[in-house]
Amino acid sequence: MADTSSLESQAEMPTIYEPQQWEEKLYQWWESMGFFRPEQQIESGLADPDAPPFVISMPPPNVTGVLHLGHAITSAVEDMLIRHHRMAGRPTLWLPGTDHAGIATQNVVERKLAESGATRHDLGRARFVQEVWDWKDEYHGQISGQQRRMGISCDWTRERFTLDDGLSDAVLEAFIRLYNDDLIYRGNYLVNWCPRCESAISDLEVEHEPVDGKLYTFRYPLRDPSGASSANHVEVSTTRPETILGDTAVAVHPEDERYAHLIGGTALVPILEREIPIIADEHVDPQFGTGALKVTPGHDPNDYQIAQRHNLPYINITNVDGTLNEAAGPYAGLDRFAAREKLWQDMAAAGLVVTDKPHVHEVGHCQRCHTIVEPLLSTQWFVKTKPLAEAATAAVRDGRVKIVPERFERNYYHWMDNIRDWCISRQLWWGHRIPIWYGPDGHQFAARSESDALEQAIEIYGETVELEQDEDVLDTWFSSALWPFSTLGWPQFENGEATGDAASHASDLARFYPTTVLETGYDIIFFWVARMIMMGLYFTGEAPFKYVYLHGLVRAEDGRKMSKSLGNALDPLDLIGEYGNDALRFTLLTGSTPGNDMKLTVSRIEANRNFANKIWNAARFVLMNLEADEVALDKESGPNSITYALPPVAAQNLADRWILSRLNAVQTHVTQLIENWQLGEAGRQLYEFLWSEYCDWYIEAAKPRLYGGQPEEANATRQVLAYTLEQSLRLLHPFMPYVTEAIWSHLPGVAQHAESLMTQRWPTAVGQRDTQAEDSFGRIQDIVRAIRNARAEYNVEPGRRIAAVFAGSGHTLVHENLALFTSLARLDAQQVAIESSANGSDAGPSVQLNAGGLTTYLPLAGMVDLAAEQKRLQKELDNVDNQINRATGLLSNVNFVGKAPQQVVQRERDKLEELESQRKQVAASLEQLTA
RNA sequence: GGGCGGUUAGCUCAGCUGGUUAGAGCGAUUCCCUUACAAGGAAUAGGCCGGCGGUUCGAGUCCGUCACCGCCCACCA
Repeated sequence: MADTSSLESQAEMPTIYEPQQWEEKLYQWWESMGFFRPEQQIESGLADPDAPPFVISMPPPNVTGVLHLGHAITSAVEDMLIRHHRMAGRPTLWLPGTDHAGIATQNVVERKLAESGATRHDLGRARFVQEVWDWKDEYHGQISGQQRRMGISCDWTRERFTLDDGLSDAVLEAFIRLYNDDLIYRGNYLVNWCPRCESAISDLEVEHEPVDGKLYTFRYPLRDPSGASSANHVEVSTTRPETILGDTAVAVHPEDERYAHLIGGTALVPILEREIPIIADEHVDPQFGTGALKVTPGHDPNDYQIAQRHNLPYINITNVDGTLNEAAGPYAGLDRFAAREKLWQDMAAAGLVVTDKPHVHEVGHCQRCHTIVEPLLSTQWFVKTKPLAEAATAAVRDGRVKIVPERFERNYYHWMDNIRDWCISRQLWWGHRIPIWYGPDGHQFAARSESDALEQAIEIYGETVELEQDEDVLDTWFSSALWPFSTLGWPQFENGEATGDAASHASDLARFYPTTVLETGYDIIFFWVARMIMMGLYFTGEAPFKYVYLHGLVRAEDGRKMSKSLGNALDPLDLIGEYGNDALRFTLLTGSTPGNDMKLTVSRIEANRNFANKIWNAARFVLMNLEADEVALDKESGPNSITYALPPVAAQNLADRWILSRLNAVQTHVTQLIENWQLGEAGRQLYEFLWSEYCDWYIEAAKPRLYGGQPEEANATRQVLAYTLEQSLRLLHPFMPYVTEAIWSHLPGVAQHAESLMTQRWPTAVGQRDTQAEDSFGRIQDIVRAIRNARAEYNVEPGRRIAAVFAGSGHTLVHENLALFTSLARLDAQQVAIESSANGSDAGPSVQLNAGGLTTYLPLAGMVDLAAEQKRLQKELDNVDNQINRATGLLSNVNFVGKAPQQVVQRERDKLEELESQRKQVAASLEQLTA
């Protein structure tokens, strides 16, 4: 076996599980062993080379960012899925990487430069870009270090970066193909402009937020052809007075009688006194404001449309930095908001102002820097999205891509159906530069390099000419859209051949594409998921993944979005440091359902840390009772499945049969739940099983047999203890990889035969549910609980062993499991009597408990409060009567009996029978007590 | 203006295609340092499942509607 001596040195298990002692060491070991790589999985025999691979493209974090809880939940979910499928024997590939994150990264570096008073323009393009690369190199190590602390079992040998050579090549290829297919075009349109970033941004990058503004109403002066001066204006409202300077018309509704006489007339732009027409357009809402609309085609999308319909001129009054230009006349040079104030004052002086009332309206802000976005006419590059969107819609409609939870498919359709062309050019320096060169006459050459472009140019011009490359870079999401296939070797290995000294991963595209699951937060469906589907279909003919699993957003305890400025953000690395990786990820996995947000409460992380510690201590108990040379292994099951042998059924007692049946159930349920994407529920079931059944009951039930039983009994118990623990660790491993691996490395026998828990086979349910054992053990639990309850009620000292008489037809249960009862309920074995008749007690005043199908008498000498007991039993009787009435009513309802499924009716009959016998018991007890 | 989600115990949340008397964690109360674990154990209390109406033998679960909270999309000046 491999060198795990560093692990085995921790032979002694301390009483508390300390994640810090394990996490880094285990992670380094896992990674160094190659467990994260599909090749190793196949070589080791864990993965079936013929099984369909399970592949996830990791959403690449921003390379200069800091990981937050959104990354933590992404990591937790993806790692869970990967670990599960790896154990299940599919070759798994989880491909990691980072994103150059255009605007975000450039902003960060620009801010850094600003500290020393410099701008990117001071450095120039080449030096600035080099500065960003340096920054990237520094931060990349930080990010991947953080990712490793998240414990993600991804294949680092395949790590990619959106600006590395291969991916840049993919971007070139994609752009050029789309360009040649007329799906990319350049044009002068109204775009969203961020005056702070000094770049265009896409519709998606605009966030609308309500802003307290004003609705300004003013008089639009009219040129009156008749010369009359009485009604020489029309009132118009706006929220942005400065745009008046760019007006090219005043519009009214064609059927608005109030203004019919004005149509065809001329208005005068205030202050500038430029003449503009008065037109009629359906878009104007006569009910809103004054019913007359100023038209600013250069700075308003609606007005832009109106201008197109009426052939109006477009005037741009704004510079790239948000100041006004010479078209604004006397306001040139002022910032747009300063100009707004000044113009309004000037208009007031000119007697044109009517009112300015407070007005809350939705205003677009830049997603990255929160500056108010300005609609601006500018020449940009666009992707023609309609045809791409139609194909992408079809892929979801016909089920090639399934979105979990399904309701997000509606969102997706709605967006796709209303999609607008995607503005992909950015006036930045950090990113993939647009591969277009312009000839002297503006002719465009799409090329992979300048020399390619020059060759093309010679064909056109017949001679060598000077070409200039487009200055802009592409939207960072353009490269992200290619991620699932660009990272696997597209376009280099598009046709499958891996030639020459090609990378050893040459066949990745063929082997691992399309990927299996795309897992991410629902907030980037449009930014990323939708675009990957569009591009994947277009370039590879296949949807890039089969499933989209969307997790909810992690919110602060106050329900708000976590953010540094609000001071309510928790740092996942701090949480990992304090509570352990397992505790955090288990909390994230079990804290919500797909697509629903979660408020992360520290108390839950703490509870899950306690859970890790609980399992650790359960394992300590088991190991204390295992003597390595005595524990039999079941070696039949193969190298990745070696576990403890089970004792023959004849040697198993009721508790053994019960816990094995429960394990069987949990294995089945958890596997089904994972297959149905109910990851949280799967985790919760494991929690319940391990804590409430294995620890609280099975281990307690095992103690009397281990300490007081015959050697063969003790041995059988040890085997079941060990087997159940080992199998449970496998089931829990995807949810809590570290503590399970740490424990597993201590398991005598199995850990010597195999390297790691993470490369063990996912359990398949062995044998059958043992309903008889589950029922009997359930009765024991009921009786024990009833006795414990009575002890607590009567304040019996916890250590005191008490007498008990069991009576009733089910007494063989007690007979066969006497040691269990005496141990679990602290009974005095010398003073336990079992009577077959129902009237078992003549030992004086007793507490009578009716549970588990028999009556238990506790002769608590001198302590029994007869009146209280009578009251308690009466209450119990009433309760049983209520239930009997309910069941009787149900069963006498012909509709129920006739229409409900047979098993439901039968269950009700069985229940009634049980209730009736219980009633007899309780009634008898009551009678006896009063007698 | 469209659309989506939520509303279940004091708090944070489960409850999958309708089928026992609705669950967990935290918190609360009482007791216990019992040789796996006090990051623990035993027990207890606490819920008209947001309101109203409907479908059904049967509704926390399905349908309609209303209320409140949150989110997404959207070109109302």
